[in-house]
Amino acid sequence: MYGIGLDGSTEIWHKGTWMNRPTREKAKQKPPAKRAVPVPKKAPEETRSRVKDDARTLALLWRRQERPARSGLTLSTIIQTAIEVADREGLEALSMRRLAEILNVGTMSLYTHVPGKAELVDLMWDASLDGLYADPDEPKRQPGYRAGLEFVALRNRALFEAHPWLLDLNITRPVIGPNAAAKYEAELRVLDGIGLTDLEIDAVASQLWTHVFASCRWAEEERRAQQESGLTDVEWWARTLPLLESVMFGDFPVASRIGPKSNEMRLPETSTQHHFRWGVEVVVQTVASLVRDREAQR
Amino acid sequence: MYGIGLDGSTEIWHKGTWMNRPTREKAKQKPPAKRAVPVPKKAPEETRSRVKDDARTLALLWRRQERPARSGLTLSTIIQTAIEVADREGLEALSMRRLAEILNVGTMSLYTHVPGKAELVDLMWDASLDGLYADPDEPKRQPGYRAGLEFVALRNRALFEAHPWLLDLNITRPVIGPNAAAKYEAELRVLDGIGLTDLEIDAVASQLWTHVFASCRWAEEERRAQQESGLTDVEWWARTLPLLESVMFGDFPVASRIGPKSNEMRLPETSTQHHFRWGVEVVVQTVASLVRDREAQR
DNA sequence: CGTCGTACCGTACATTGTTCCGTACGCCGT
DNA sequence: ACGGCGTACGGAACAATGTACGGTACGACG
Repeated sequence: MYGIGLDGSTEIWHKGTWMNRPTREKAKQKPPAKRAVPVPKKAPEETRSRVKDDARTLALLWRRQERPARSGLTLSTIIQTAIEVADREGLEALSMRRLAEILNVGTMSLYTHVPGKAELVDLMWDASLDGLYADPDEPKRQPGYRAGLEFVALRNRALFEAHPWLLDLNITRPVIGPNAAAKYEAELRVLDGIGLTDLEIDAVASQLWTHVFASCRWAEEERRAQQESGLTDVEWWARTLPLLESVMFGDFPVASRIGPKSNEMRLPETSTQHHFRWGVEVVVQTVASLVRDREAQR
Repeated sequence: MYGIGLDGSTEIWHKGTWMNRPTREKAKQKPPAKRAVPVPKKAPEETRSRVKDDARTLALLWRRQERPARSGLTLSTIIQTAIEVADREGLEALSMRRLAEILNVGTMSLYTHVPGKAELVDLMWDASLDGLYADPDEPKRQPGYRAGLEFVALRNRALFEAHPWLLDLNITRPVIGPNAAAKYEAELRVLDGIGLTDLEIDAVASQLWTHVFASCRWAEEERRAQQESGLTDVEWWARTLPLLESVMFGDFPVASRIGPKSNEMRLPETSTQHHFRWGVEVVVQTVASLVRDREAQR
């Protein structure tokens, strides 16, 4: 079953080999072998979208170690390179062809190592979490759950800033890899043993995640819009508002009072920074009130 | 400038015309006109991704009324049909070709009415909000801000249940259309005048939105996974857990205690229902505590 | 030194959004 | 009634995508 439980061989690959491989430019100029018989067309009904194979992905996620294959390809290097591309140019710039080109490999060679693009992204998600926390107790070591939660929030924000493409992922029920598991464990431990029920722990953790995700996504959206239009948020509103008013019918008194105001600069914090801190504070307060209730009950 | 401020003509189109149009089946069999000269290839550098034109979209969003064009096409019918397809088969099943086919029109005819697919989706977003609230005061009419916020949350959830594709949208800074503006206004009014600052109103409203979105997205993800695999969440875990344990290394005591438990059924509520109510409650409590603080200050 | 598994990868294909441009419909002025 | 013209329509082509198929050749092992 998909090679779960790899043999765990400790053999070390002899370094240097793949660096001597000829560049793929030449291989491309090789005269192509003609196909003798034209391939019959497949009924389009059969081309239904491939379904992700969680079991296979699971095996790849928890792979123990690997030895480069003929071309020097490694699942890890594929994933790392993919992450680099996504970091640099965004998720939509990451195509299998482009990735293969960078790795100096034929496009279809990737498919020997990865079932498909969707699975590759799953693997990228888990890989991007590598080293998020030094150990599963790092957040818990902060003085008190408030500091712990703030620590978690900040680390997650840093994660999104390092890998903005994560915000395009809509991570909800991901396949669980080693790093995701470690992250989850570390973040739950902050809340463990302070008087919350298990269900409450889960709810608080997921709420914190949701908030940080939304907040960072908002910030990233703003960053992209700014880069695209060359306008800051405030400038954009200044330009759009007259346009909007010229076209709008109906009255929106409250919205037009609050909308622009919420987008003004709140020195020394920007709007997004404020939003981030506000949500974290709400989570902290929620926990505080839960803890208080428990203590009063005793 | 893009026809902002339409003339507002009241002329009514003579009904019946477009219904007599021949079906496009025939038109397709018409012998194609050969292109005289082969089109020279364009440099791929020039094929940069089209950037959304907000001003144009704004004009389309706030269009006042419209008269069907030659083929009977109307921006509104395009949008409505697109929404129907997305409701029925999901956003990824919605392609310009498919949409045109359903509308019995050539694919490119759509581009006379809509700048591109991205803008169409923007228009769909706003159109889907039509009638979300009977009027901008409907939420505020509920007895108290708690009931008001719960009302808003439930309406938003109903929205996502009617149009699950909205959950794939990652709506952050959308172009503001009439229905989105009305929604925003109605939801802000619930919080207006109960003692919160404008910044707090905005923060609370956006937090409620974020939560409902995340919660509904979670539920939808689960629904899709279930439909795809034929397994309920509980069954999926029952099948995956042994697989996971067989492959996992390292210890995750807290996660393995809480993870599966959070996914067990909490009768009579399902896990997602519980999560939804929990987050709404947090928002309500936050507002309550803010209001209390204000009253104590006075 | 053969042989066989498998990594590699060229080719092809379906499908996507969109550009380009020719066509023809139908409103408006004469 | 008619002619002109703006504009809605839409066919063909294109670049780009993920990936199915199947041929090739590398290299480990007998």
